[in-house]
Amino acid sequence: MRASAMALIPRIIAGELATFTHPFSLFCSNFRNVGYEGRRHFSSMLRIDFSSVNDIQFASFLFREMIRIRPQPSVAVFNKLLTVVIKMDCHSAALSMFDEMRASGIPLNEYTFSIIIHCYCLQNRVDIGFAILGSFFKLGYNPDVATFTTLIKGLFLDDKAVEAEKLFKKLLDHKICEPNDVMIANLTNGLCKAGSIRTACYYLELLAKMGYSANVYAYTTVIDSLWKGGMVEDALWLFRKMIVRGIFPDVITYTSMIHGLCRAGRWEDMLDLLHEMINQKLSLKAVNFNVFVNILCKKGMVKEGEDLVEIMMQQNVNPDIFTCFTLIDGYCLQGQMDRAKELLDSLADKGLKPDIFSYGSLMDGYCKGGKVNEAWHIFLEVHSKGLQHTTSTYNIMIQGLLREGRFGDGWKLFNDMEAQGVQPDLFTYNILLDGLCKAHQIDDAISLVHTMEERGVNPDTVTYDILISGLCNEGRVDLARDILNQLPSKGGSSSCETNAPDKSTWTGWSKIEQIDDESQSSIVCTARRRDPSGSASHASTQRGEKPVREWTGVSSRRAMHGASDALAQRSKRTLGGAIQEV
DNA sequence: TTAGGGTTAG
Repeated sequence: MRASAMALIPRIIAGELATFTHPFSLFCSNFRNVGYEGRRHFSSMLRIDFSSVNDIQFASFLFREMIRIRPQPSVAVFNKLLTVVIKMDCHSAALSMFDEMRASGIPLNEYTFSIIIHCYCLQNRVDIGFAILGSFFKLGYNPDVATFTTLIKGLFLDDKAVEAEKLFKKLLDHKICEPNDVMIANLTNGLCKAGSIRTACYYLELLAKMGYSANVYAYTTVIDSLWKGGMVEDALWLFRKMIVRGIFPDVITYTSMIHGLCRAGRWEDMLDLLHEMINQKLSLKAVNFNVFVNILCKKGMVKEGEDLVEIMMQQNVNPDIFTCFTLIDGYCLQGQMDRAKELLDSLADKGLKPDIFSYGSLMDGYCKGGKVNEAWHIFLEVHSKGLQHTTSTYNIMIQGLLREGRFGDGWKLFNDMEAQGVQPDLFTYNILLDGLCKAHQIDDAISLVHTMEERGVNPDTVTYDILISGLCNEGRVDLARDILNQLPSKGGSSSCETNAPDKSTWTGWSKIEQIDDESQSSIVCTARRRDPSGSASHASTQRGEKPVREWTGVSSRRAMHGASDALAQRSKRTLGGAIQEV
């Protein structure tokens, strides 16, 4: 049965190739019950092309059949299959197929060579790509804009941005080929990714003046890179410029630009552009709004976040679980626990299933507000909701208990966590370490650091911050100093991978070396990293926007607006001048 | 060939 069905395939392929003018379209009605390893079933009406071939075994099977059948499919069909195989990231398989095609005497064309150049570029072997380009000329083919685009892309992929730009310039200067929008988009994308945002802008302007039109992809890439590089004003300038040039922003361009304005704290501009996007009647989803709601809530502007949710609902865009999570977290950050709980409880009415992140956020809100029993109640509720606890939810709850001085309960929960097979992470150990230090169990704290190392969890700056402060508080200054002295060697050792702070990252270091033993304690305790964003791994910390819960008595709002102002100031050093010079 | 999402540690 299988053998006879398989025998049908060549006839189908050959027959359909003869019937259809489009060589890449195979009408495979008889693929039904072909029984390819019992896994392939095609609807009788299914019109497939190679893009629906998504596993390498089937692709290889088709390739072998194409090699075997007579009349043989055209090279265009082989090219199409090669492209599909490369898209599956099976580069070696594609190169083997190419070898077999050559060995079988299939007449290759320039597209085959371009596809293979592309394949080598994806393997970071742009050098071989150029070698093939040599054969290209020998065979009398003229590489087209697509081939050169592939090579430019290959150079960028291989971190050869300078060479990529040189090649582009050569093509332009010597009029070897006319750049099209795809080539320009690849050039600007590569330049931006390599950090040469100004150069990307330069080419956008130059090419526009030369009459070469860039597309929305190119403009969006540069706009996105500009604001992410702190140049929001330039991003806005380019955004307006593209419209003047008749290239209209799509939903991606709008969301990127609005995001930039949001990050820069330019709320009025952000709202203007948001309304402009809405008026464009683009197809918007919750995700297109969520990012802005998230930023507003994180900045403590929950009311504005709510307004934004209102706007999205007016557009018939329903909030999703992430929208709700964002608001819940925003309420928690402000200590509005009743509102947070109310929203969480109303999710089902909105047709949304609460997730573990929302519960985690709520628990944390309760813990930080000193309502550990409420948090514990939520913690217990999680299982009944069909959700599983994660390392993070355990961490939140353990920290809540330890901070209340409920050390026994905290450790009991840690044991439960391990018993449940939930892996402790760096957060867990730092929380436990802090608990031990606060409980004056400093020797246990030292042991815990060894334990975590043994378990493959590398201590970080937070770990040492806690431990050294703990030691100083207990009067164990010598040991604190010893540990601090060991940090540089740890950080630089390849055998011990750790992101521990090194000497230069501690502002307290030079002072510690100068002071006498009696006064060390207080000074060592003030040692902090010089650059708080330098080695932080948390995304919001990296942006210097880590929110501070209201009840800590520290307002982060002012600091954050300060950061926005700084960003705005930076953006005033505009690129406009450079752009207009072209 | 363009963007965008999550809770926790000092």
